[in-house]
Amino acid sequence: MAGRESTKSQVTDGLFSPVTNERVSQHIVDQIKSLLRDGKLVPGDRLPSERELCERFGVSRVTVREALRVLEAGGLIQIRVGARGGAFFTSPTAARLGEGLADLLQLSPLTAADVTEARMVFELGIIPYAVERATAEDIADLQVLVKEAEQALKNDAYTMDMSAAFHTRLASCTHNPAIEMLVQSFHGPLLMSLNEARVNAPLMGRKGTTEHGQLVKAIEQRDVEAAIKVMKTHLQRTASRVESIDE
Amino acid sequence: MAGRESTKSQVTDGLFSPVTNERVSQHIVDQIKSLLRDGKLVPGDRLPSERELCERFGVSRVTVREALRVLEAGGLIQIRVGARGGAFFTSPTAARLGEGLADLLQLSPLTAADVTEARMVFELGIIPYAVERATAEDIADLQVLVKEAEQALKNDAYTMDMSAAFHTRLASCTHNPAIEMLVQSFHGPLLMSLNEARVNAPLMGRKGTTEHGQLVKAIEQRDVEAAIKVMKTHLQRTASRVESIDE
DNA sequence: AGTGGGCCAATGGTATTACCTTCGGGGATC
DNA sequence: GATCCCCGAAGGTAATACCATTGGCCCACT
Repeated sequence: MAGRESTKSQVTDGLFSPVTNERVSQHIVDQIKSLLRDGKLVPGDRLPSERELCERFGVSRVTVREALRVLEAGGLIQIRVGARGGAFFTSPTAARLGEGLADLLQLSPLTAADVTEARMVFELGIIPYAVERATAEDIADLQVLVKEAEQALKNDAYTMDMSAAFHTRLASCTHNPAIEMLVQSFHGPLLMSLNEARVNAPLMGRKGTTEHGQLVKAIEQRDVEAAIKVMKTHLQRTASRVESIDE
Repeated sequence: MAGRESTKSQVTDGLFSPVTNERVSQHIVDQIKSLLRDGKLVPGDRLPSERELCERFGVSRVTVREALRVLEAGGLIQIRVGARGGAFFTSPTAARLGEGLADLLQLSPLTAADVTEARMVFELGIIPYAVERATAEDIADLQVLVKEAEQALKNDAYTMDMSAAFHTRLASCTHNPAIEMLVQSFHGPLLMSLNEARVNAPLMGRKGTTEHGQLVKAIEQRDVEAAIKVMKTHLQRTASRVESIDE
């Protein structure tokens, strides 16, 4: 749209604003978004019905529906059908975020090596916090996860999910929701689809699980150095494996 | 259309799977998404017109449009109107990602302190990579940014944007697009709206800019230790400031 | 009187149709 | 030959109708 007025750069140049070309549905999206931002509505609240929104905004139902689709795709609302249905504000989840992240990352010019490196930075960086803040419950949970992984290994039922679950739980030991969300976003869909599809490691499980166990032990003893060391070798093996199939 | 003939689903009760409740538009979204994932279509390609898609999918135009809205909201396509208009695949940008991230983070129960801590983990973690890989051009660019910031300080025109630009450029010194995208996502919208709105630091600029300069120098000399130290104090000041207004 | 089944209204989902706006290109006009 | 206008393609919006889902209410039957 910026290009349009350059063709007719006449006397009016600079006098008029480019007369908003924005879509009507986008206006609605913006309005509702700002409602959320300003806390006028809290998670769980219900928006008026589509038909009522039509009247309020003075637009057709199609337009309202398009706005709702955008909001829904952004994970800001959840739509339920039926008698007590409607659009409900939903507190955003890391899973939502991860989904969008996965789509974008899959299509962007990122190599598996790039992603692994970024992951390494982050997961190594959080170790000190995790070690410092892990509660007894956190540690117990981690131990359970390791145990389960060992069981699964014996039964040949080990999956990447189990590794992801461990790393995610580890992140939650920082007791920082922002960190949790990021790690979850990384691990959930992204590495799942990006790695699993291409590598599907055969002998990843055993060594990885062993290292997970060592890591838990280090955390239990509040030994930052050891924890970092274990995590580093753990991630580095993933990195080198990824690198070998780099495109 | 799928729903209409379900009026006669009587005797078959229980024999069939729970008949997918999925929205028709969602099916279309999935189909197009998988086209992208499989590389059947590359960025820049144009989808058939809405009316043509209606025929192909055997649905109404409204449905197609809803699907396109979702894809557009996800940053996967861009829609242009007019004669040679239509839906074009677009390679996703970090800005897009950041936008979605910002929306979600703003509404999630994250405190500014949480976010700052996460940022600290990441931005500290990338220092070694940045120091190791920064090219002469990278360093020159950083120096320019510092110079500009100093100028702006004199003219009282210093904004948070300039700080963000520096940190983003610094991240690009890692020459890892994944890291770039993440830092950008953090800095762009999130901290902008989350911090700027609430703190709007008055004297942030001077010390910050000085530290930026020191950081560039450390990178120039490939001194990881020094760089980390500078960055740590730099971020820590932000952190303590944020903490004081913590909710 | 209590309980269960059927009807109804509210609400989202989809289809159809019509019209407007935007924009590019080609043909008519000067 | 240059300019201008009109047409067609494509998205944007509106209006309407109908289907599907769901929860509650009411009535009938026990």
